[in-house]
Amino acid sequence: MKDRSQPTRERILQAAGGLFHRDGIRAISVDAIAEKAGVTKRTLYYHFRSKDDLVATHLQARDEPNLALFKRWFEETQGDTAEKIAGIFRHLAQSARNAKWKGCGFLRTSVELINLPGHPAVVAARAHKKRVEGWLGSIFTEAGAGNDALPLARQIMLLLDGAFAVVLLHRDPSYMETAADTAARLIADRLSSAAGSESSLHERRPFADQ
Amino acid sequence: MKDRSQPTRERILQAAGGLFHRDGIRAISVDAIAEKAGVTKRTLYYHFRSKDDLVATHLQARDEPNLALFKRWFEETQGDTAEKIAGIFRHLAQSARNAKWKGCGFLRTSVELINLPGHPAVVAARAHKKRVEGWLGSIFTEAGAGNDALPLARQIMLLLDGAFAVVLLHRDPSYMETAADTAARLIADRLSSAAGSESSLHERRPFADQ
DNA sequence: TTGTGTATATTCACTACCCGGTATACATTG
DNA sequence: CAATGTATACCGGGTAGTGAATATACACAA
Repeated sequence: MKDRSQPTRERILQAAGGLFHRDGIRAISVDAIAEKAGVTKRTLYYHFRSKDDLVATHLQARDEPNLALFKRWFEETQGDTAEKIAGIFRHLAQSARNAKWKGCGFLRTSVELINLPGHPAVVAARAHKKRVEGWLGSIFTEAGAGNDALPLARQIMLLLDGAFAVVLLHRDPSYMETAADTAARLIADRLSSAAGSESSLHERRPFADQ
Repeated sequence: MKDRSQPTRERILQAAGGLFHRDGIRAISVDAIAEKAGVTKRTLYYHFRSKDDLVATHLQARDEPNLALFKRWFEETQGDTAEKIAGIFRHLAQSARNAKWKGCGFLRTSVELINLPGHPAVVAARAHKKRVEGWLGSIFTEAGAGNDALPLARQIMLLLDGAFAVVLLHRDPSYMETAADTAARLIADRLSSAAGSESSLHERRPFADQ
């Protein structure tokens, strides 16, 4: 089980990430993490001050790659801004079809640690979500949404986190497609009206629910 | 601390509800619940088979009153269907301004128990959310949304649960207002286009984001 | 080259505590 | 009596975290 190709600290972090994602933070003991990492608990405590420290470090490490993934999905999708954002949701829908998919780790962590409001992991989760929202805002600004860019980013965040929650609850990825369509429509309406009222205003977009 | 005006079982349930809501299920011990209820642990176990049973019973008991509250808020709000639904979100925004507000217990429970997918409390949470969605669907059907009623209900659920998640994460109730406006707009668009294209089609609704 | 010092990295064995749940006995009430 | 409800005291097991010793690696001096 032990894999010496990675430095110990990274192995621990990776083991923790997998277990936290699968079962949740409070359901996983540091003994379980140490065992999965092929390491004694004592060496885990050499690399991390506490379980809380491990949780926080884990979440901080996920910030960058998570945002990068969204950016990649955005760029890889063909079409206008609305379709490119919808592409993110559709990639998420694809992920959610995997039985091992367990929603958004940032959201879940902030729920699990709700009685510790200042916990560094919660702070990291908030920061991550704000970064995503900020990135969306810059996308819409570049697309010419003007003063609507920031409110629009907030709406997309509501749909994104709503879809994370609902899909996780019902284990039904089709809600992610509903979110994709809704997001695309909200964006298209804003961008077309910003560009001038002669454009493709309100050709009704059909629903693609299940 | 002991309040004999309520039967023991109800007192336990109420104590559990308060503590679960405040700190989360996994963070609360049955000792803490028993103490808050002014009862020994053994008495608690006389009335409930296990902690899991207590959690499930608690969530089942919240289903009815929660839906009733939404219905009341809907009926008490003046205006068309879109505004009445937005009224629910605005009441929620008001609740969220209280520091003790801790989001949606159904969502939170399903996150905390993610590693126990068949847990009766999770089943109850799913059922509750489906009941709310079904109620929304019937509202939109009555309002003449036709085939759009069910997809529209799904969209509102995305916004609702999204707002629960985002407001809880950032502790910023203004997202609930954004959700209110977004929901109203989605509903108004559907209902007006269903009623015929001559009506109040697309008077732009201003955003109320701070 | 050999010896010594020092910082890093790791292990085994352990503590102190808290958790869900229970055995048993006693009290109250119809 | 019989049913219901409550109390004291306890259990086995899991939890986060630690003490003390050891292994490894590299720096530098004799």
